[in-house]
Amino acid sequence: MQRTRIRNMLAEETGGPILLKGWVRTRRDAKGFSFLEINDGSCLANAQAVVDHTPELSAALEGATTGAAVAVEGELVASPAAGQKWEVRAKSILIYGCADPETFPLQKKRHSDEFLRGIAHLRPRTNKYGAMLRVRSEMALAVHEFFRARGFFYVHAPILTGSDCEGAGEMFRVSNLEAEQAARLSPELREAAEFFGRPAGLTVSGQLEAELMALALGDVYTFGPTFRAENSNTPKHAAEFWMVEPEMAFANLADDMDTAEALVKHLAGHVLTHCAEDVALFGKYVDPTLIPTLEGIVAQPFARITHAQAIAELRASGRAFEFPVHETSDLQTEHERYLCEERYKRPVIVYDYPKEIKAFYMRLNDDGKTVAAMDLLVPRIGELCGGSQREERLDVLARRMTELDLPEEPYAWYLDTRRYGSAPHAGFGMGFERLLMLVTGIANIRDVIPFPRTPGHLEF
RNA sequence: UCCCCGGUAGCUCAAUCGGCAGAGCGGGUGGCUGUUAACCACUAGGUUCGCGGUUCAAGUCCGUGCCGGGGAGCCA
Repeated sequence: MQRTRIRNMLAEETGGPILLKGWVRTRRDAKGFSFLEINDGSCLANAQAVVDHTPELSAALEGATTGAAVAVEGELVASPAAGQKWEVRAKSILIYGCADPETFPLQKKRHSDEFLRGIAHLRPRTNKYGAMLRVRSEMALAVHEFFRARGFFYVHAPILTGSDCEGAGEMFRVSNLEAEQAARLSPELREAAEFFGRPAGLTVSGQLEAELMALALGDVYTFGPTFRAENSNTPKHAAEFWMVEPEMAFANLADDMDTAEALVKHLAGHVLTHCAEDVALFGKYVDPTLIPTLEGIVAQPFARITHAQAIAELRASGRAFEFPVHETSDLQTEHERYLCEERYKRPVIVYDYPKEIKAFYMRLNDDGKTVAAMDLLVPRIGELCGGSQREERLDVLARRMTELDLPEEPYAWYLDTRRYGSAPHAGFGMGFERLLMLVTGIANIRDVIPFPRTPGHLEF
């Protein structure tokens, strides 16, 4: 007999013979029979099995403790009690794998996120992390759905790279040499001995490569792992994370902002309609403001203000910020939160930043002082997307690189795109885990990725 | 990397001014005719993070190390 997934069982119209396979969440014993709650990961809900204390079933029940993997074969019948539509009257139970109740760390109670991080190999079996993983999968598909519907092509940027994208972050070095062996070599010999014949690293961004492909395919996006060796110890930074990076030819900053806003709206709407049960769990136990926040994101246009306007707003607020507001400085976390959570109470896109605080490839505005950059800020998290119109004018780009003391040689291929058939284009990066924090209400990035990598942590 | 806070039973936490180490949950045993984080009774369970110091006496005070969390910076 084929097993039925609990998600499908719940949608059954009629009862009948059924086989469930999953993990025991809890067992409640009464005189003469027991209730066994089973979860198979297909959805948040458990299936309730009613198990009479016959000699054979009693023997099997001994091993059916919290955490055990089991198969339950029986009859799907309407449940006489409130709480569930269906239940399974068990005829036979098979224990695939026991879970010693003395040592199995997951209990029938809520655990702290901190404790669960220490058992990241088992936490997917909890309601909260199971829900997070289902939402994560659904959101990844929704990203593809969004871009596909708009004619974007999904491109794969390399993960191993020989170029440091202008220091979007510190790179992890990649080498096949033994550390002691490498240390004995002179720099020249070492370079020659390296697998690639040159220093290599893990990508900090697929942007430069995405630009090249946008200038051929029109509209493209990358969606892959990204690595930053920054010693950041915060709830919104990880050393390994996933990033979505669209890049659009013949697009300006306004198009860029439109796309970012549409993407975030699409994803917020998608999670509400396609992950309703899991979102309800997050709304109930993780963040009571979650569902209204997501509904607001879908319904209201985002605020759009220039960096200069943002500075003016902050000054007009009369707030005593810990960090003073300055025309040529970036917004501090407290400034972002004020704008998003208090002044506008919705996502805010800040654009036209002073060129001093932004990267070399961002397009210089006609004022000669600002660049066509934008950050999409969301409540609680801060920067969700960061992007810009790219500098497509070879002479301006070269001048900016000189100003910033960047050597042209390593970027020759990048500059070539401005030499041959250059075109206006724009793009942005969206941190996928930050998006998940937004749509689940989960407050720490370490809890929206299965196995978080942060400074000092490479477990599992 | 800087600042702040914390580390006590398997988990979440309490322990007054330095004075006998505690609760709830979880586990075990027994009970209960339909439970829903079941319920009731009983029970086991401790290097109070490590090291050093002060004291008649340290979970509590001091020093130091390790680990964790929050805030900041860097950013997505």
